[in-house]
Amino acid sequence: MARRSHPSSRGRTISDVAELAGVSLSTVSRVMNGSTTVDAALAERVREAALSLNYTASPLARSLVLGKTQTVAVVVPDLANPVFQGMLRGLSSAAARQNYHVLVADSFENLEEERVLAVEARRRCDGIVLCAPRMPDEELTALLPELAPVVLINRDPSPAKASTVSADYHSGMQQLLEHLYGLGHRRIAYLPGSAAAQSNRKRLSAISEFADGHPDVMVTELQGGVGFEDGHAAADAVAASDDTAVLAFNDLVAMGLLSALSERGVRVPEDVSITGFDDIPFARYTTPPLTTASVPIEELGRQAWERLWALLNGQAPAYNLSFGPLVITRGSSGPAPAAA
Amino acid sequence: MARRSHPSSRGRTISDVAELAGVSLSTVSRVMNGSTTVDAALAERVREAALSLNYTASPLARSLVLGKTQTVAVVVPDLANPVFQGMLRGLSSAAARQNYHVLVADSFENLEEERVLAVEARRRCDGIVLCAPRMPDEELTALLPELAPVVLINRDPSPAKASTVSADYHSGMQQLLEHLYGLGHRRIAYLPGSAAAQSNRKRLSAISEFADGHPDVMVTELQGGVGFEDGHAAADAVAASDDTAVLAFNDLVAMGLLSALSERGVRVPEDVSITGFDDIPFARYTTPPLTTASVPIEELGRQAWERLWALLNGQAPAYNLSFGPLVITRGSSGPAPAAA
DNA sequence: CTGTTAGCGCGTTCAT
DNA sequence: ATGAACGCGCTAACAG
Repeated sequence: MARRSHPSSRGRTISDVAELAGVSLSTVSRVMNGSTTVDAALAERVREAALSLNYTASPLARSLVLGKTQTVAVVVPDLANPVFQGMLRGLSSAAARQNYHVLVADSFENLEEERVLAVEARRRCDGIVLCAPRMPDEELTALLPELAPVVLINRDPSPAKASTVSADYHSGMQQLLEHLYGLGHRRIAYLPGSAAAQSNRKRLSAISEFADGHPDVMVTELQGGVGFEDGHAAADAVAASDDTAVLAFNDLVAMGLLSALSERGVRVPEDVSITGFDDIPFARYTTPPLTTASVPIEELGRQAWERLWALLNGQAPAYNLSFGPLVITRGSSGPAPAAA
Repeated sequence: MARRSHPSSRGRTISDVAELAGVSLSTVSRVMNGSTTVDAALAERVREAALSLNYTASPLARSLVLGKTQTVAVVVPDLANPVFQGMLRGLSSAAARQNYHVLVADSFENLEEERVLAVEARRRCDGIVLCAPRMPDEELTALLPELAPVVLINRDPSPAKASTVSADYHSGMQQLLEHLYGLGHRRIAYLPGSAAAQSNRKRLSAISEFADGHPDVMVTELQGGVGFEDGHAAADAVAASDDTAVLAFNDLVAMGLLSALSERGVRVPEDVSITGFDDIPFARYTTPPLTTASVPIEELGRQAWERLWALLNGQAPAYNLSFGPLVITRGSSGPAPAAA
């Protein structure tokens, strides 16, 4: 009798309900979608039937006919990075509030795959949030029409006129430099991130700008990276230099450096000051707590969702958004030590 | 002429391709799906047409007719927790390798919503990985048939016969206790997690078991929690007690405690030893580095995927898996100080 | 080997 | 207010 042996209620279709309630498919559809033009008694019968069959309309079929999936894609370069985790979290929470689902794709920094990954993810969704800091401008621009509606994170809106949400890395770095300068630091090391990343270029431009305006300070670029290990590995170079402060590309690098320095008995901030970037949740719990340029990571995700949502509803694109980081002064930065 | 004003190639259907290539829909379908029973010349024409139209079959339509979405859902209680992040990462990477997509849902520890969240997510996918440490056994058991195929993470397989992958928190805690005991600690504090979580109950049972076997040690339960702040807040109680070691529920709590203790000038491990749990990536970069019970977090995700994949392919459920944590001894634990 | 037909499960015109 | 018929885009029987 039963079409399936499963005890579960899955596989029930709209016509099962229609049959049980003794009405037509359309009536069931109307009731399920809250159409008011249905006789109250009939509607009740349908609801009961649906309930007893534990019926819910197939999202798949609805998606196909309605032309919308109630799902958005998020592509990030590295899910292991707290910044993207926070972004995803903010986005996912905001989307969920409006009954949207989130398809997540980690490109694992794989530049070649990133493009097809994004396109594939996008095809199963209504829109996409793309976080691809290292994708070349031209490639991105070419990709954009295929992805629309799309919101970019941490990319200049310049090349293509796309909706973007970003953090102002230039401003953040500038403030960090001023902070260190104010503490008397004149010899500063910078641990750069990936050369291809826009956010690194922004930091660099802030540095050279600052250096131009302050002939008395000297900023040296050391070997950097984006993770703990990179910061850890930079410790020797830092210790060997006569820099009194180091700007790490991000909090992860700063934490790795902090840890390695502590192992070597180098005191922070007495011997050397260290600053991070992003203000990930861990930053305030390091020893000493990390001075950093705070970026509203989750808010970035939320705003990306807001913009995507507007796009999905055919609204005019909102103004692009850029958050100016806030320097949070904690224990890892202090007055420059007197010259040796 | 064009049906849409969009310059994009989206909206192209299989019949557009068929028309352009001068063949029927089925032929296009066959070519796109790599059926070998198609004339080489025709196939080439179809491929060209598809390429020139930038055509790709709609995943939605395929899903509907094939009865599979190539997508799996992952439900976690808190995306901000590095443990679930790692799990998601391992899972997502493994799934991606087999061309599966991942729909992620964060329940934000909301017990009421968790159930509907899981069901809704599941309906858009082929299967689901459920990470719901606090959901009551009965509720979970009732939910299971509706979710199948499903893989559970960190749940006892006992109540329902479901596929599970987990870490052995009992064993981990036991090893941690032995580690501390070997170091001479006899008064130990435990900072518990959520009382409802199975992983907390496992730790507790390991503790009472150990206490039973070692009348000379005394384990006291203090106010705990699951995040930084909770560990941070526990510092006063820890400092006020005469315990020489503290077992934090997880690494996050341990880090919060470490940080607060350091602020108070309490030395770790000279004055008090601290252990975490999970071995999140940050654990080795704290000051001092954290002794912890290491759980192969990403591997947990990978294995969950393997099991789900087997289920999806109708294979017999694999043996359930439990990883025995490994104690990683780092700087935060040391010999018990001589009694005051 | 190819084309025609019938669904997948649903929403939505059309008539009634 | 309700039902019949069509179509969303595609795959898989079935014919030829």
